[in-house]
Amino acid sequence: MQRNILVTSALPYANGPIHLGHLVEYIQTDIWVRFQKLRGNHCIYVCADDAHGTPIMLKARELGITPEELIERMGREHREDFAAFGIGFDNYYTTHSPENRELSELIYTRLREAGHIDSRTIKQAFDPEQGMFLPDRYIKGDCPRCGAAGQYGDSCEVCGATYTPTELKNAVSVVSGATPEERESLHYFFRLQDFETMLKDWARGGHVQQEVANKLEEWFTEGLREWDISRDAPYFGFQIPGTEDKYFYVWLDAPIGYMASFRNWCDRHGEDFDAWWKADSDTELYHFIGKDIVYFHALFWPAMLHGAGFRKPTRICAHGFMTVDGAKMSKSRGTFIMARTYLNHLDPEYLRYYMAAKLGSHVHDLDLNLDDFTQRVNADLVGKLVNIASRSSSFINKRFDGRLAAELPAPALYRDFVARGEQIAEAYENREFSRVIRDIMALADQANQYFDEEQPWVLAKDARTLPRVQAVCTQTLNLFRVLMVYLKPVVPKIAAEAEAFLNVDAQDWQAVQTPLLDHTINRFKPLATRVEREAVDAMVEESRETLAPKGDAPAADSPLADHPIADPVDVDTFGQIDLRVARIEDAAVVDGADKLLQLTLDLGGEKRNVFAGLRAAYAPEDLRGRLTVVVANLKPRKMRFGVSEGMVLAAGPGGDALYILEPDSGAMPGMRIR
RNA sequence: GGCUACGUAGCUCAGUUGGUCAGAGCAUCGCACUCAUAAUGCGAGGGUCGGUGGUUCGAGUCCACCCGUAGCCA
Repeated sequence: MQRNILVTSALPYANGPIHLGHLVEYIQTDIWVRFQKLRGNHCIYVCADDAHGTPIMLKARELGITPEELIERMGREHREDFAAFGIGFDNYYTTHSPENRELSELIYTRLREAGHIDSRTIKQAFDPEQGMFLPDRYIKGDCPRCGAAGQYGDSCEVCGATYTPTELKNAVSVVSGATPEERESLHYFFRLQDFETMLKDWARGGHVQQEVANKLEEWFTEGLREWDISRDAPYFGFQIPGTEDKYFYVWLDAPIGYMASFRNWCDRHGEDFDAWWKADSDTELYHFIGKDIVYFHALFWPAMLHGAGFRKPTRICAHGFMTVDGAKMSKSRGTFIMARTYLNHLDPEYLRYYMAAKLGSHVHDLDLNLDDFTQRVNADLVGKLVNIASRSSSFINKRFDGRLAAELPAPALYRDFVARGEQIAEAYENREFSRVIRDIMALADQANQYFDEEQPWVLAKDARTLPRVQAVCTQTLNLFRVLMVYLKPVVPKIAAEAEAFLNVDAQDWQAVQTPLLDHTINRFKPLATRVEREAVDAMVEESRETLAPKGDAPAADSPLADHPIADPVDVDTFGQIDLRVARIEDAAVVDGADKLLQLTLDLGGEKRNVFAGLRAAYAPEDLRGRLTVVVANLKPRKMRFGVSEGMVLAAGPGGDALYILEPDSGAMPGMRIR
């Protein structure tokens, strides 16, 4: 039976570009959506730019344009980035839309009429110069508890204290620098506590992951409180009906933006919006979100929907954040990588594959390990998978004019591959993508094993066994075809190229039931090329450059420009490196190596053989007899010319611009340097 | 500070309800092969499953505490 599934990803905020952290969510969602479509379900994927709020208003002001111009510009960039990564939205809209205004007013009005909206006067910080109320994050001052300077209006990053902005000492407005005043203002509140019973039932009903449910229980225990949903003018957003100068808080109309984007799609495709959103709808609604916005999606959102007479989400799928090389993304390390920067250096399908290989259904963070990324993509995608087609198609193309045999020599093996599809589909459905990848790669291993056992390259040497070659390669290419169908949600572009190579129409999940026989394929072109580590490094380098702080950037000709000071290490870490004074007893050129010199070092009794890349900078006779500094406990490294048992320290960019270190007179070979 | 997760081979990760669960891939080393984008196949080494106690006939698997990491605290 065909399922009707509406899927959303969280709305990216329209004040900055998409980065790799965002993409964890969109790639994850897109894979799931593509899988559902491949299985024949009626699945619609919508999203939008989150366009309202104080930051948008201020950013537009800073750029000297209107908020509308800003969100138009950002929206266009976001669409381009998402498209480049193959994110197949059915509709990508904006929360600043007539549909969203209408739905926000409708939901608000229904909630108010049902008695779920309160209003009362609150005190809030006000910027007299700008004539605006200030969100907590727009006030800075000294922490009232520990006195740390430059802390935000809600909490101290130094001592962890939480407080109200009025408690802050020496407070200033971040917008104007003026001293904030305290003023009163009428605010509107959504009575979340009215929905406690409903929310508890819902949260315990399997609509969220276990760890999210735990978190919700904690919040239930603390007690649900009303939620301030209004903001004062000036504010970029929707005016609250029945008020003169009050606006909906951006977080009220943001999730409604899911509905609005879908409404916009329905209107253009003749779909019945109400059938999907009425309280007793039998369609499914999936929200993919980051773990930081669980509160909004698992409490406010179902409560708002319920209170306004709409259906609630089928499932909230929360995911963790992305780290790079085990640490939070960092601008100084060059690991705060924008989508655009990634695209300048690497194929987006690789990131899709890598993320899929590490994504599960839990809320865990996902680490982008750059070495692992390079190796994984090369080993799995290129070495294992694409290689299956490459090695088998060469025979079919050269010997059989691209023609596949009329039957499979190992039908049982093929049936086995098809049968494994159900297990893979189940993993996809449960969003266990890492399991999907593991299973597919295990099958890829089997395909390579089959090919190796059959040894078609041997059979091809004898005319009598030549037909067997065609049969074996037909079998192998059919196994490859099955794998590409299974992998299609993850790497749609490679899958499409594989379909072109196999000379078939777009395959759905069912297509694998029938093998491809007595059929002519096209000439094989590389479907994926290896990742060069240099490209990864260049991407990191570009991320570092574009985001280096402008004010204290080192002069362009300073070595710091190319190699910024590394992250701090503690003294213990430094202590692990054993630096010693060494005498260069002998130095010699190495045959066959144009960069290396072979040095014989005396470390005060112990002799070391070291290869150093100094040939362009020093002649051997310049070095003999001199003292220098060597890393004495570096693990010996086997090189083509012998084993290198240490590293001589030198400064400079390389080539002939290298300068070895030399201790002051008095130092003796073997002395420890610290 | 409170809470929620996580901490398993060099790296990235699997390990359902406690009993062949000490695993996979990559990396490393050896052998084979040469059809293939130096890709593939076979084999080997490598972990006291963060630490310390406890429950149990038996614990990565349950409990307590500690250490470390990430996040949330509306």
